[in-house]
Amino acid sequence: MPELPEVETVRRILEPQLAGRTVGTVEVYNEQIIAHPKAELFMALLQGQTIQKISRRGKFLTLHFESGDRLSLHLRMTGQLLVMPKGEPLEKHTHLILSLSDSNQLRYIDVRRFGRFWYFQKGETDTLTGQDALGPEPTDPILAADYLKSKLGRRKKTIKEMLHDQTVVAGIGNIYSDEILFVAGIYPGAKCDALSDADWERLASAIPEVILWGIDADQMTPEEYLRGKGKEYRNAEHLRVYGRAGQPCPACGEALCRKVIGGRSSTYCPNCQKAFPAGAGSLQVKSQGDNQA
DNA sequence: GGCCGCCTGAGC
DNA sequence: GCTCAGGCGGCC
Repeated sequence: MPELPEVETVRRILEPQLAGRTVGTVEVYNEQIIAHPKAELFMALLQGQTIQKISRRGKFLTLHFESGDRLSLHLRMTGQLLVMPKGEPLEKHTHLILSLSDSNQLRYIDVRRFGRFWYFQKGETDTLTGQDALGPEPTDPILAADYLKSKLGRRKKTIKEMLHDQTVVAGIGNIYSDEILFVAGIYPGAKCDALSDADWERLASAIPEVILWGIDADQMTPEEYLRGKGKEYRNAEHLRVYGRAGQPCPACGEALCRKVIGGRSSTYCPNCQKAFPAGAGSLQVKSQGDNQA
């Protein structure tokens, strides 16, 4: 379900509810969500661990224990993480419950069961959030135009697809790639090797701007979070283009278009995000074999 | 590059 | 009944 801003919202809500608590019994109702190690060992290792803090890297959350062990997870499409009192009725599709020392429970609910948990013991290499697995955070100063250009400038894939590559930038998914490209004024189907220096500049500044804006717009109280069962976020109504095909562009009023790009539904403004911007004509010269008018 | 699998549910 | 969904890995 969530992208970086939503995962950060979950982290901020849960940290004060989890820090300092010790894990008691561990109940796994569906072993397929446990990616590492085997469910039996996973449960045994987890029991008795005291939670120090929760961090986020890209779309991954990590519970850090005082022992030095860590529990990392990814919510994928429909994962929900909730802290609630032991007596509350179980939501359908609850797959994991950790009882906490304050008589609350940390519950993992996931309709589609795409989400995954990994437990790493102290000293064990984290294969998920290491440097070769995840690129910089969107707010990392390294993410300037020259970084993007040197990393992507020769690629023939679309810029939208490359923004989804977690090794390039961590945390961007289908909503925020559309939002970022709208703010940057770049057509989502533009090939990376056709982007100009000015495009890379606007993209570099749009990435942190839009992500920070998303985190800010997501802010909510723990009560609101629980009421929305951890799946309703506040920013949806503020998104500029995502899910708004047919509606007027917030900048120019033209109807927003929807198109499948890189296999993902994409929404953009045909006027503000031109597929062939003026001045890019020389980039459209095709070799003879391509001309099949 | 595109397609499929993994899953269930919402909306049409 | 069909299509689609905010993710990601794998396959050809």
